[in-house]
Amino acid sequence: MTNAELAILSLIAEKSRHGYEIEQVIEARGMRDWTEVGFSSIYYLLNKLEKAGLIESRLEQAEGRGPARKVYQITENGQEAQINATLAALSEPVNSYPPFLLAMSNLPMLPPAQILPALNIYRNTLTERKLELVAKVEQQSPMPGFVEAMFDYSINLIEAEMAWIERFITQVEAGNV
Amino acid sequence: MTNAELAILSLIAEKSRHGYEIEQVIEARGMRDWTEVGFSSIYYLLNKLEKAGLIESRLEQAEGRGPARKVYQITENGQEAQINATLAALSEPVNSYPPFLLAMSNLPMLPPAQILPALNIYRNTLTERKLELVAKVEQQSPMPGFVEAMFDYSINLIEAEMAWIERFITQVEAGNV
DNA sequence: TTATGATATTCTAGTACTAGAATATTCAAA
DNA sequence: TTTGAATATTCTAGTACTAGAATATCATAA
Repeated sequence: MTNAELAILSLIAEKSRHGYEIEQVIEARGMRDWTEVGFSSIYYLLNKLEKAGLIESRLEQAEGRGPARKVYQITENGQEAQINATLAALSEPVNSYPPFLLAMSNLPMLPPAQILPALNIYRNTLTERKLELVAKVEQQSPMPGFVEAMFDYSINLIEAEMAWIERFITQVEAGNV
Repeated sequence: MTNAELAILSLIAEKSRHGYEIEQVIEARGMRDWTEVGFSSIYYLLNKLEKAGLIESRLEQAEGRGPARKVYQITENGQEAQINATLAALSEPVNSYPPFLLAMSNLPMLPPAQILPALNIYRNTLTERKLELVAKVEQQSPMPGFVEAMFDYSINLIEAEMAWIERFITQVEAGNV
């Protein structure tokens, strides 16, 4: 199962929902920090999950204004699939291929005068991103342990990258590349 | 420019090459550690880069056996594009969305007895991957500074993830999730 | 009563690969 | 001499989205 599929499936497992509602939940919870599901993909994914028999739908009248809603609920197969996909993701680190690493292999063709400003922007953006995450933690605190762990994970990885890039900038400045 | 495109473009910038040769270089250098370009994608990407005017081709007779080769060389536009893409990648950290983080949001529905074995496998795989990288560094040493920095980057991020997961496993064992 | 805005789904066309089969050329061994 | 291995490119069909426009419904305000 893809990341996007699991994201949608998990939201439906929590509670029966229709497409538009899913978009609102994703937005409201700031879930775009750890998933990449655009609005235009939600209906596509719902369709795919329904075809696979992991969710099923029924039509329901809207509560306020608007047309009838197609409300999805998880099936038994869906529940099993969700657990399997979750355990699989928890046990298999994925390789990531950041463009940054690929760009590094082109360093020899660039003068330090061009490299250094780029690396500084990278570092500053990283710093900002970390501050944003720290602010969210403080703002939403207290939060359940696993949510805090999620933020902690992201913050730790950013810090590690920051530490590395500080060292690397020093190295480039010293001309040791 | 996508990561895959930059990977191919950089190889051609280095030296004129044909498709089959590019595949061999990618394999020989272990470039699949930091790019994801499958064999079947190389010709597709070459075509795309040529249409964009970043590379151009000429037919050349094979040296040994086999049919004529379509040898590509970088154009002036291509060189400029390569520099721009490299500097862009060096200055913009990308958000990554590891399935692991998404799976974390499903933790409350799983008992620790199911979570812990999965996390242990994750940690062990991470450990192996780090050892493989360390072995490659030792084996290929001495290497140019920027190549060593690339390995160092990957190893550092893995170590940070390992440190985090050790802590998290302890936390789950203690029932604090 | 009309129109407007919020709610909600569907449709069309495109992007960026990717798997794998088909095809073609040439050398060298049986 | 034919056949097979190595070299090399092309083609077909599919996957997994994704952008954005089109369409539809209903309550409320003008």
